[in-house]
Amino acid sequence: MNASRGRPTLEQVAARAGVSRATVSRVVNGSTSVAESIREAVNRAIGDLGYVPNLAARSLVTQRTDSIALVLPEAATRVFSDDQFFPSVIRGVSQELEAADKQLVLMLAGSPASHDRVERYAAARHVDGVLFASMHGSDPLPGKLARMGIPVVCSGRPLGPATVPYVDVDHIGGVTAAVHHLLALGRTRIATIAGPQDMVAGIDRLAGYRGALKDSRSRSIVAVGDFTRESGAVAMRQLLDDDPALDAVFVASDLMAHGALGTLRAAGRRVPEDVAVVGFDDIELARYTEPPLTTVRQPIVDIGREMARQVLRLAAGEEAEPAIVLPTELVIRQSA
Amino acid sequence: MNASRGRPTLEQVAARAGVSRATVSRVVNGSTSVAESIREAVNRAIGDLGYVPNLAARSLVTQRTDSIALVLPEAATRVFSDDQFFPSVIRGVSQELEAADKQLVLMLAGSPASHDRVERYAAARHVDGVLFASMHGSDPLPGKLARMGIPVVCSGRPLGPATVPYVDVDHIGGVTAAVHHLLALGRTRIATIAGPQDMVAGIDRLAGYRGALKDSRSRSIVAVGDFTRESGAVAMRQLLDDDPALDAVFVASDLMAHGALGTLRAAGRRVPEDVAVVGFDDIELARYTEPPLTTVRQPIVDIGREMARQVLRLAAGEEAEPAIVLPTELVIRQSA
DNA sequence: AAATCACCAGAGAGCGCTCTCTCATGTACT
DNA sequence: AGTACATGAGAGAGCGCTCTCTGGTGATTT
Repeated sequence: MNASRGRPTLEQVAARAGVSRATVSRVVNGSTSVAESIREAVNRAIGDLGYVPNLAARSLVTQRTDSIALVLPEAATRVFSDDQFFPSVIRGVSQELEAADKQLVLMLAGSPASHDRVERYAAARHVDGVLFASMHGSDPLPGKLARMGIPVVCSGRPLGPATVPYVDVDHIGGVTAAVHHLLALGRTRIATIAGPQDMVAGIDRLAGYRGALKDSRSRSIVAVGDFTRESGAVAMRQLLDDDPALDAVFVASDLMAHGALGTLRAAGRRVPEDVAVVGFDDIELARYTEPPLTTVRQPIVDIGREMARQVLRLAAGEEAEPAIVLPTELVIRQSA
Repeated sequence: MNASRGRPTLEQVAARAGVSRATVSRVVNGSTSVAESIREAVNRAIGDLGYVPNLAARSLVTQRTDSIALVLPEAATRVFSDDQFFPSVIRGVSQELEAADKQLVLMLAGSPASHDRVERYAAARHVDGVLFASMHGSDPLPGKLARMGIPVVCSGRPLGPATVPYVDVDHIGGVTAAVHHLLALGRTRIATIAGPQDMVAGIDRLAGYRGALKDSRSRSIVAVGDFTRESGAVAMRQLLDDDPALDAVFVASDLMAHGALGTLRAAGRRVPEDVAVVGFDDIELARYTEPPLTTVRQPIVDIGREMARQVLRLAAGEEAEPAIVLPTELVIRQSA
């Protein structure tokens, strides 16, 4: 570590190694056309001086920033609840980016003001790509940025025509497995607590429920929640009023299922004896509810990883898959 | 928006406005010594061209990056569990940084390799400051960076002498309130499930418990967990074996309390009739346990906000408070 | 032995911005 | 009327890096 003011520069390393700036640059960037002896001398000088490249200077000339923005809609119900969606996606993204030696710039876009901020920031190319997690499917921003030529990847299939690559899970498949499981258990009056119908996760899971029931004798009984516990509790109450004889319920999120479990208990129904319950998400809590929750697991960390991989590919000028759909899996515990 | 390749530069704005680059820079950076008419002309040109400053170029000369790193130890038990600590801190930090128009660079430092990465990144001044959340109190990295003159703020009082400013909550005060509440309820055999004793939160909460019991006739009964549900369940089992007659337990985290509640139920103890339970954290889940959990609320989002404020102050060359301790508050529900 | 070529290192021109100096203009004062 | 002084705008020098172009070397070819 040198004691002079400021970080050492390429120039200083070059001087110490007795070579030119360009050569040091080659070594730093791993160019092959540098003689072994010189490479060693340069590396020694780098070590002695504790040289670390100045990213701002590099960005200025390369037009790359080596960082990727992850945009989370702060307002979205799911993002800051304790269903772990948010931390899990971050973790997945972070793992992939770290492997590629890129930085993660996190932006919470709650207000319209911060929405603009994201747009300005990305449009000014301060990041090499943008990841949108769990936005409302109809948000125009991803498409807008993509049209400006900025690499963009979304989580969750967009509503309407998909203008940008996205990564999602197989909601329909998961729900179908859940409903079939309920059917196999001999349940005949299977209700559902659906998620908000302006989010793809809400829409698809309801569609999956309807589709799976279609080829059975069971009719559909639907209440809509917003993915929160509270709404699950309320919706369950309503379902019970609508059809006191229901014997199963597929709930579109574990948090809502947790709320529903409370309502069921309060109503004196035993789970799973009187009413079988299946959730969706397989959050940490699902193992610890009373009784432990049978649910559909979705690989959230993998969503993050795939998103990162895709955006990196785009940023490198390669093609990305227009859609990646990750598998879901029914996890059977005791509630059904 | 101009159609030429790349973003418009200061130069182009200057040409369009009929002034020099320097003047445009003055307008962009809000210097006062620009005549009103010229300022307007420049702003018009900026608008017409859709000019956005190139941050890399700016950083290169100002030596500022206008971004702050938030380092989270990926491995730490608490960070990725569903106790919401992690998202809440991020949210707080993000709010403050956004208000100051700074970027948030998130770094998960799980492995030793990524630990090094954080060091290199910060040492190279790629960020104006670093926030460490929930690190193990003895980690040398914060101190090391601080000694290099990099603005650093930690969450959680460091173990040993505090070498960097930190933000923490009043663990002792919260625990004291909790234990006094239990005492006021007439409980006489008050046990505790402590957190890991290599984390300040674990240490302080246990110390608080001991201190509060000291001036009562109740003796202390301790089991140690690691802040996870599982460990809470196990510790509760052990406590029950140690003293079958205990009538209350202060649990150092809500997640552990949740686990303990399960054990208590399995052991046939009623809560709060037989055993009163108080947790710590006031996570979302605490309202929904069976019964709802009496707990100590800590303002996690505010921790994030304060950390961000402090680091911004340091980065601006001002002094920061060496320690900020935020208040905690007993929230009485039904478990005690 | 001369010519060709591959290979590797250096020179130098910027990338887009800020900021210090310098200078021109207008205002106030003696 | 002449000098002093604000005030506001321009010129120009970098910030640290990459990358193209140029040139010098030694090995290979004819």
